[in-house]
Amino acid sequence: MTTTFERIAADIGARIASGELAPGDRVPSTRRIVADYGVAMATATRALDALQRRGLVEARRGVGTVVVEQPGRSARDSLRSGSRTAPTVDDVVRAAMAIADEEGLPGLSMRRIATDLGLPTMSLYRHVANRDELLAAMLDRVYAAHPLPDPLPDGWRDRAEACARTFWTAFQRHPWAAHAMSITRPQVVPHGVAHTEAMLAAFDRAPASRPLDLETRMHLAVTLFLFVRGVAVNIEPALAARQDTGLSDEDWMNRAKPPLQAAADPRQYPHLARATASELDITLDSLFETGLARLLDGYEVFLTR
Amino acid sequence: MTTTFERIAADIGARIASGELAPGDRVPSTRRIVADYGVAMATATRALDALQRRGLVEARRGVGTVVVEQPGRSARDSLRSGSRTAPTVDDVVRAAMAIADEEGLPGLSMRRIATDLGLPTMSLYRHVANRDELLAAMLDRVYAAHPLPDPLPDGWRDRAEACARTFWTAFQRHPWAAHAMSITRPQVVPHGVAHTEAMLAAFDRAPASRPLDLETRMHLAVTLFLFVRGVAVNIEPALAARQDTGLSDEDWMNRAKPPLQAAADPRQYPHLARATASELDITLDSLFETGLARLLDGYEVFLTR
DNA sequence: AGGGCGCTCCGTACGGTGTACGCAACGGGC
DNA sequence: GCCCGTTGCGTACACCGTACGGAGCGCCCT
Repeated sequence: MTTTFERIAADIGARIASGELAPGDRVPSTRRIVADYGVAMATATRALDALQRRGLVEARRGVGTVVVEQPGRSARDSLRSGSRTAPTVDDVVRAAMAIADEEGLPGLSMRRIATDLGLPTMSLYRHVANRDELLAAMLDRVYAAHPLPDPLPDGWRDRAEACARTFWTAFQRHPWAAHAMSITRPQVVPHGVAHTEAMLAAFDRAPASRPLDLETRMHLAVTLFLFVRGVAVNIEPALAARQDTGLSDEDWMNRAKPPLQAAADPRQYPHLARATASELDITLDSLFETGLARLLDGYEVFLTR
Repeated sequence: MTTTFERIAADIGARIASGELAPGDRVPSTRRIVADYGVAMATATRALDALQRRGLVEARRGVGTVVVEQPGRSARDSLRSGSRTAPTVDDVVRAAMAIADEEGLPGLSMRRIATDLGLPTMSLYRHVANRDELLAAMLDRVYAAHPLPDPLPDGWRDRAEACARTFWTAFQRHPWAAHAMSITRPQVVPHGVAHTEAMLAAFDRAPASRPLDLETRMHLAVTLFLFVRGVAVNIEPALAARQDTGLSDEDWMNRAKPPLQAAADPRQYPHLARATASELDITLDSLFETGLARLLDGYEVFLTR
């Protein structure tokens, strides 16, 4: 989808590229654009803004917007994000986290955040570009609130375990975080960098008979992370379901059991039948614990073999 | 939230419970309810329907709805679901799967399915109760399309691995399935029962020095499943992002790299810096392979210890 | 001093979602 | 021929993210 302001920006950008507008020339002013394209001030502003971000033009207050000398180098960017970041981004992010912690990601909407803060909905967009950026900022706070233990333990195994446990407690406190993270498209989350580094570094200390190449170490680190997250993504749905059915897990189990037992014909499915029949103490936490222990055992076999 | 028809059903249900309406009595007809409560036919029908499902009343064509002799036993239920299931549920589910396979769960909407089938949106609700039930039906088809290998291998390890691989190929073909599954609130999915059973059964054959209790075996089975799913949930986002940015993974990596490298100060984060600097061959598939091998190694240590 | 400029602020509105409910027509039993 | 339960679809609601509109502010140059 190309939006109106993107079209206008592309238009003017082409005129700069063609040489019709030379360095030092003033590009059409916001009001000029308003008249020419039949759009609103804000839209025109946004178009010029886009050109600025690309470093093609430079805004001069009270004067106009001019084509820059050599494209690509612009001090504006940091300035802008600086002034944007200053006042209340933190309030917004904090409010969003409070909602997400309580009601999960499905309950988190821009309108809801705004209501909680007593602000108009659209005013949030002065502080965050969009929902995804907000989520990234929330993740950043999670990382910041759950730093790694400072002197990390010494051996590779203790180190890896410490990293995994840090993630786990973070996910327990903020179940939505597991969902919000993406491996395949890593967001750049400042406070998360240290965690990634520590995970990677853990396997440097491995007592391998042969040296481990970077690729192998990456595999071990990422796999461990994926496991932790894989267990953690189940926390949020459990909470959500508990909340909007008003049933505790136990109540729910009791209600869900009859059809499950009905499906589990003891003749055809003996193990399942026995499993549903007995009261088992299986929680996400106990699953995390067994999985972590087994996985690291497996790493040990691999590393010392 | 209690809907209108639920309120009416509760109302009449109370009158039956109180004895005001005795077995054999006719409860208010649909049109009576329409008049009394000021609602539409369909709403009244739905209220009576709810009472039927609970087995409190029985509908007699051309006569009316009467209170049943002994509550709880009603042949209606199977009849109804039978007639509902007959015509085109399968078409709906198949169409939904085609969309989900192609565009992921976010692209799957009731309107979209209806459009593809050339049907009015609301007509879908004759075949499935709601979106969640549709998802369960889709999952069922996935299980059905990916049965376990028929003579399962003999040893516990080969068996567990076979199960894990079956899940993995299913997830690769239908990435959305990983998201749609829930452990904490297991849906009853007919064709999935066999998979669950096989997973549990695998650890029966373990050559444990001491006998394994059911709880431990459950932990091993569920943890393995959680790992596979934990890796698989990443497939869909990767596909979705590739689709709506139009970038291949490689293109995207190239675009994402500069800011990542900028964040990875080699002095502070040497491993991360080296990782981002080199071309690594890490795919979800390779992560699955290492993880599976390591985890089962870990199981082996645990089981033979 | 005044006019033009970039810019900030927030409100309105669009295109999407799932699905509750309304309305009209159908066919069977009395 | 009446009243019954039933079917089939359309309309409308409450929600979502956010693009765009329009008014007003304060800076800068002439």
